[in-house]
Amino acid sequence: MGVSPVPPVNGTSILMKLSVAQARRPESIGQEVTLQGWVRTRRDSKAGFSFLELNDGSSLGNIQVIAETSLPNYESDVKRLTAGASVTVTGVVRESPGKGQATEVLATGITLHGLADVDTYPLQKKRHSFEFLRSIAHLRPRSNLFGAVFRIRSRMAYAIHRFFQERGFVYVHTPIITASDCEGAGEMFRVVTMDGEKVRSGADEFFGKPTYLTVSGQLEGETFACALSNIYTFGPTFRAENSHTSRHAAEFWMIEPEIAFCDLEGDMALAEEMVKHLVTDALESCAEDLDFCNRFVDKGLIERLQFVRDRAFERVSYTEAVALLQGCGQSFEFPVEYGLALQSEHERYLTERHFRCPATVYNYPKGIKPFYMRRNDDGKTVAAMDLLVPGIGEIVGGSQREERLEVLLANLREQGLEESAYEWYVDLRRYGTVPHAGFGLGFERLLMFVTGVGNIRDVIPFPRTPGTAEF
RNA sequence: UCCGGUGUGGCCAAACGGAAAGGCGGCGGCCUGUUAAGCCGAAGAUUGGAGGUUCAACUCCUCCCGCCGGAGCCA
Repeated sequence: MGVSPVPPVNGTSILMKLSVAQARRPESIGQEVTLQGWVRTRRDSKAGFSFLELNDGSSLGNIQVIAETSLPNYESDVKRLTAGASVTVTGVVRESPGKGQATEVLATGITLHGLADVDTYPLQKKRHSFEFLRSIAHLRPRSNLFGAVFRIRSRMAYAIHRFFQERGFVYVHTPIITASDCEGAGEMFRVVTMDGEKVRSGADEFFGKPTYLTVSGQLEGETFACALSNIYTFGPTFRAENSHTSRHAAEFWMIEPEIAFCDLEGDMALAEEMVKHLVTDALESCAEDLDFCNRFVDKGLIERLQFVRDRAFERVSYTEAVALLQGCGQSFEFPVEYGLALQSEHERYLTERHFRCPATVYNYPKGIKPFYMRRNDDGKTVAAMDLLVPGIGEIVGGSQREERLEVLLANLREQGLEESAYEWYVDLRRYGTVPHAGFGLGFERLLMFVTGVGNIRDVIPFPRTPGTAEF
């Protein structure tokens, strides 16, 4: 909670600059300060002053500023302040005689930086719909909800790094442009160069061969795990899938840890520990923002997060899950049968109705999983796992990787994949192979789970979805 | 890509085919250590676009566009 190193933009003052969050704390009472931010509302009192609510994004709560009519620019500037206007306020933090806030600032000076025309500024002093705010994505972080969501997003990113760094994981930057089509994990975006309006491809390829935006850093991540032992990636991922749902975006962020000398058991334990860690951190570090989400987005949010923090996650094998779904008496649109993938409705039943808590499903039939997953001794299943959470569905997908050279090569052939394209990947099995495992966590899905926000477009600053790449 | 829904003043939202409610915001006034303040008042809409049916279309039909939800796929 240090002092900002940036001097306040105010030629008349060298006073200590505080964030609004700092100024709201009782410890700040008595300090002469400078505050800078955007006005949320102004209320005029006939008692000779106006109330300003100032917010700078440092917290959900605003600081109440008392602007007396005796200020030299009261009529010229203060009276024109409306929602969205930017100001520098100098003054003294004091105990607030009113209800609703511990502190307030009695202004000794207010500098107006920019007005926001009430006829055109779209944010009003009222609730707005998600859809409308999405259409003004450049201004929506100024709203209470999106301020809260993006503070939580920042904190969760930090918590993820901390979680791994504290456990000795090395952060690896895997390529965003890649030539490997990663076993067809969804449609990919091609990367091409332009010669004027003409796309250069084929023999003219910049990289000498077709390239794509990454759909996963996993294969590259494995190479680093087989050298630095425990690694993780955290970066953008791209899918050109033409899907219109609340859970899909064309550009999203993914966390992919990879652990050497680890089996599926250890992989599941790490995934569960991480989810718990993040939820716990959110409850501790983002209490005010979560409380807001709990009141305006999802009434059961905090209770659910506390539940996730405090209770053990369930685990079932795919085989058990199928039996459980077949015997539950519930009718599903899609069939439940050994060998078929679990549908969204099945996953939701398991986590929302049956277990009523996060659940990990493991050991899936090999036929529905990619070539790199480790074949189990039963010959039928692979060491794969999905961590399901209520309301979202799959939030983590992972597996133990096939470390046996001959089995991996057989898998490649079985799935009709070009062996030569995976030479470097196969090399890991040729030279000092080790059992290893990892998983992918969708960052936005985690944020949806933590904030209760129901649409992925509302937890990413500028969402990219089919047909939309505004801002 | 498929299925379903939806598009009404700045925002939200009513209107069985028969004169386009209401709320919020903004504006003006009153009141007020207020706090999404309270009270009063006035203003603001050729109902997404193009056709069509009808004496009459927000309402029914066709096409287009946007948005939302779901499915598939996945994170």
